[in-house]
Amino acid sequence: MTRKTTSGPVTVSQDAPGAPRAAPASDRPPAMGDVARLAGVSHQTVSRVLNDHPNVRAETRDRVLSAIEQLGYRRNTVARALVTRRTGAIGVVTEDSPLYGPTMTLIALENAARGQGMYVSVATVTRWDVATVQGSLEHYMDQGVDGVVVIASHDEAVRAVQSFRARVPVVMVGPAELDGDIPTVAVNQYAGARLATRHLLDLGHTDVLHVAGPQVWLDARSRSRGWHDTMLQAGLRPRDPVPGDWTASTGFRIGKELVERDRTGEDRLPTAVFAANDQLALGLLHAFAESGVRVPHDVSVVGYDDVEGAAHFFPPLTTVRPDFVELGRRCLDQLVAAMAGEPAEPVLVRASLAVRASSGRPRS
Amino acid sequence: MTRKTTSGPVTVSQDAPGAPRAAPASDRPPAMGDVARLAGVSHQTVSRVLNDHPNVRAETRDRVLSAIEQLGYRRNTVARALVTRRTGAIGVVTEDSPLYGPTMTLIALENAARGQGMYVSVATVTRWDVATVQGSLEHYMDQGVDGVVVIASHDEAVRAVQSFRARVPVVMVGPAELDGDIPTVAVNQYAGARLATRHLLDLGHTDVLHVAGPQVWLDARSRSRGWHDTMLQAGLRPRDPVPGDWTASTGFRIGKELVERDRTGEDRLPTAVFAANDQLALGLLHAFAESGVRVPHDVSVVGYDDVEGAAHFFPPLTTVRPDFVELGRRCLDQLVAAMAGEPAEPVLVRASLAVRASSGRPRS
DNA sequence: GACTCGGCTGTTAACGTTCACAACGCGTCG
DNA sequence: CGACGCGTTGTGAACGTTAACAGCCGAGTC
Repeated sequence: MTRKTTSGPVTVSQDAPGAPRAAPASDRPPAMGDVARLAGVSHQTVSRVLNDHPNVRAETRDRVLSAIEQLGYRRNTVARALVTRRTGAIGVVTEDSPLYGPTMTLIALENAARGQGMYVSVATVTRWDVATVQGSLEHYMDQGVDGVVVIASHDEAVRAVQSFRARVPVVMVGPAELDGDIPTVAVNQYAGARLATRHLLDLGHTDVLHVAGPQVWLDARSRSRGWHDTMLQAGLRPRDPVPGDWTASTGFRIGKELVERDRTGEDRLPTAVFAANDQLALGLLHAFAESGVRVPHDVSVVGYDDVEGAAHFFPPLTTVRPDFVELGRRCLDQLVAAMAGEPAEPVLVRASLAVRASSGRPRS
Repeated sequence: MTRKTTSGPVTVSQDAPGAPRAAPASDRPPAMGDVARLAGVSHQTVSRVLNDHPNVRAETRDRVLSAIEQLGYRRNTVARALVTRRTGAIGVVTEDSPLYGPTMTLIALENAARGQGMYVSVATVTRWDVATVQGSLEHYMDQGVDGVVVIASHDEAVRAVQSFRARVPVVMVGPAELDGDIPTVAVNQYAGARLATRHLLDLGHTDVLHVAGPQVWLDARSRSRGWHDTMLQAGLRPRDPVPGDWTASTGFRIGKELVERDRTGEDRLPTAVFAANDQLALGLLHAFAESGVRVPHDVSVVGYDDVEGAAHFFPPLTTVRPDFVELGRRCLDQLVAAMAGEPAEPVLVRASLAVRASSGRPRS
């Protein structure tokens, strides 16, 4: 096996010219065999030391360790992965754009993964169509990851994952629960939305308008439902939600329209708006400020996500704060459980409300 | 070779009794050998087909391809990496927090990498001290990445990278240029800062205050220098910059202090402020709005980064927009060049100015 | 017709680990 | 005193790919 060069004087490690060295041939980084030779043991013993196998004599272990030290040996993860069939990598599929939630989730997930000795490979996706998502999944199958996390509650992404036969566990972050045996981790969007709406109702509002996110996102739908149910249960008949996307520009446009319709008498300005995310809320704030509509005096605004800086919007934004760190952590838990073959219970992470200056009692 | 079990009934895994199958034993995914057997060639020929080796007869190639198709064979990247000593992975070290620039850079980098058939592994870091950074680098050495990108212009991070002997190329994103042979890619922070300051001067301002970023960041220092040099070259004597960090809270506090000192007569409010990033600017806007200081009527504000939503701050923020996509792309170029052993020229990416409503002519 | 050459293919040996098993030394027990 | 068990170590064979080399065959070439 291994080094044929062992024929000849064994293991003489000296730098003097002409003498055979224990150091590896050429520039190749040292391998187990090199360590073994230097320590005067077999490569298997080195392996045992590295893997904390109990049955190694203390003295042997020390000799191996010092040989490792001396050679600057590092275990070759690739070779190890080849035989164990585990790479320790988990693949994350996320969106191309710097959305706050996904980014935070990715970071938290990475931290959690590192805590478990795993590492994270990331692939971004511009659109969530089935072909693209499955392309990413294929990529990860080739890459030999131990598991995949898809950060998306987009309908089509869900379909893509559901119809993909993966050889490793796939966890979805976003959907609260899924048919099939796909483990999920999600922020409790519904509860968060109820929290926000309840807050406005408690302040005395009765006309709480909802500016919705794109309805192809489960997240957006849950938030809409949370708002809707809360209104109904309070005995209120809500206006139809205004459809939006996740951007500030759209929030701005909608804000302008609301003001304009109020001016023309077409529709009265609501006393409060619950926006599906902070960007929409930011756009609304901008439109209102520009039109001389005072927040919260004339209209209260509540957002969702508590993005960086939301505390310094003008006025500081009342918003729902999901616990992304917890989300990332639980996400890894789900993945690890799934890898161990345990059946998965959907996990919901709670969101809290950050009350700031953008919400207040209605005027009249 | 391989299967020693060939002695005795060969590999019998059969669906219909008696008929030997080309399918692999047990549940192991099919390997080259399985494809080879099905196509009636050697595994080496399969390898040749997969690697587009020229000397394969068309008919043979087709037979192999259809065998691959039939078995759903995928090449095992790990085994391949073991023998080629290249994993196709590049490691990215970035910060724990959802800073806009690094996030954008990461995304752009990932896209560029995928375009080259490489993929990106990410490790985050809470602090940039030498031990932590080198820990991440060690991690990537173990992981066998083909190269590493460190997204940080933090002084200590730079030192950490400089004093680390890596076996693969390491590119730093942030520093404009570095001693030693470490390739760099950076936004031209200095030019961007000059652009912003020049813009304010052109509007007629003479008292442009600079709210600086943390000076342990090269980025922050370059921006400060750009502002400072531009002021001097215009024959103006700038006030001392106000030290800040990257957060909106600090911007807010500073804004409040400025207003307060104006009120007490201790120091007049400047007619314009150049903030080292958009978060600081956001905090300033908040403080000014809250204090009744009108932007840009009483004071102009310019930021840096053009974060998501900057166009809908109130008022919309004039800011310097770095080309992060270009940054990510060039970053990969640097890495690829370094992997090919080519000497690296530092790369500077240009930044442009997004002029919006937060900057205007000075009042008097 | 022998010889060479180039296209095509197969054989064997790496790559650096872990796993399964065998072997050895030594104390204990029947 | 031999059998047994246990702690410790070594040996050989995987894992699935690419690299190096050798062999075969038909077409030119002299």
